[in-house]
Amino acid sequence: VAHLHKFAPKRRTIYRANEAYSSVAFIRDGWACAYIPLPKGSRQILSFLLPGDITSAAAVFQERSETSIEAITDLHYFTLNKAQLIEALSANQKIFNAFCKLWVERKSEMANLAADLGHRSAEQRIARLILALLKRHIERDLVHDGRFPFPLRLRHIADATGLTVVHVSRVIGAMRKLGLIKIERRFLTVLDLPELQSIGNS
Amino acid sequence: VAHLHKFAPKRRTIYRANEAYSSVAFIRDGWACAYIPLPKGSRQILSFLLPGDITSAAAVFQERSETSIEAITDLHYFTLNKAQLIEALSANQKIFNAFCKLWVERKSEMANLAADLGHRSAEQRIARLILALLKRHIERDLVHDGRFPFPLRLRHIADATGLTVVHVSRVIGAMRKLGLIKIERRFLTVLDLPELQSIGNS
DNA sequence: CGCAGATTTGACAGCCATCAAGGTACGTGG
DNA sequence: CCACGTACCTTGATGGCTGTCAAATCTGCG
Repeated sequence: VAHLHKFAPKRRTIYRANEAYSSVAFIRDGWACAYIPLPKGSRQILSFLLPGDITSAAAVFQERSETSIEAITDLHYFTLNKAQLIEALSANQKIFNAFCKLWVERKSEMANLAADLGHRSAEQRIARLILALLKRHIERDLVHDGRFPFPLRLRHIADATGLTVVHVSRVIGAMRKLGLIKIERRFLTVLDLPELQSIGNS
Repeated sequence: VAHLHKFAPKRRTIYRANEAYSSVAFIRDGWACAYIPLPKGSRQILSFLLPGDITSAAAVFQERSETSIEAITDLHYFTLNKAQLIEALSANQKIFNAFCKLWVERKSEMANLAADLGHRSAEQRIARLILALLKRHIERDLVHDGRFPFPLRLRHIADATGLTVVHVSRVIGAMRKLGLIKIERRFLTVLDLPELQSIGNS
């Protein structure tokens, strides 16, 4: 399969909601996010995309997506156009199944996001976001002593949790003062995992 | 295909989250809802299921679902077990495609739900819920003079919008007083569609 | 009629948004 | 190396939306 390598600087939008799209992107390096644009210029971030992730598993069955994709850091990725993707899926049953699994996972993540936004406090939402990112980095074996890459700005956390930047700053500040986490030089360290989990799971 | 007809009285749970499930239900008559149970006894309703709807399009690829299904009204439905479903899907490409389309739709509904819960006011969320139900009933040709079946209790609206019953009561009450809607004998009438849309779309 | 569940209303409190100002980090060009 | 601009972060003051608690009324049903 021909790989089309691409690059986008941080803050660049690589897919725009409601425009026809004919390709799917695989992240090679850097972070991106998928979000729904909302009136008044705000947005709801639905998921963060890490190296190895795919932008949209649903591409095969929809003309256009209602989500935009934006680079958070400088981003290296490559794309498959829809025809190539369909070919790959029909050629190999295993790939097809993996794709469907991924799809189900995404849906279930989204459901949990809705539950979080509807029923949890700011502190809980932020704790759960951090814990989810920690878990994904543990799976990739990228965590050492609770420390992992964290290029998110408060703006991203705010857009993902449905809060304002100001309030995110307060909550993160409080977590820092309580010795739960530490953020420095684009890395986050979880200092008190049990307490963070207890906040998130209540 | 053998149809296994079933009945559940209102308020009965027909699928329980995190239990293995081997069948998928098609609603024949009545309303149900899919929800995520949360600690402290609350829940997030993800979708309302109307006659013709299917409980879960993802059944084929997951052992257990994290959502429960509960009858809102007395409910008539039938089930296909997983083997039957897989057979039907592989036998007919059209059915398979329809299923995938449905799947994508569900995911996109969920994404919009997350956006609503994260970024919209109580009034907007409730207006949008009513408008979404209106739209689904228009598609089924079940709306006459803006009036359609509405068996939801305030509790359901509250659980779907992430609000409390008390607050839902206030907002619905205000909408009634403003002449936007009317609810009586399990039917809802939209009296001022443009205004309701303008509230929902801001 | 009586009871359980549902709805409505009032009083009050708390969480989070908004507005505003000042501080910090970082890249760019002189 | 320094000046400067832009984005980003922090902190305080204030207010509004929505939750919580409580009690009264209503509805449906046996």
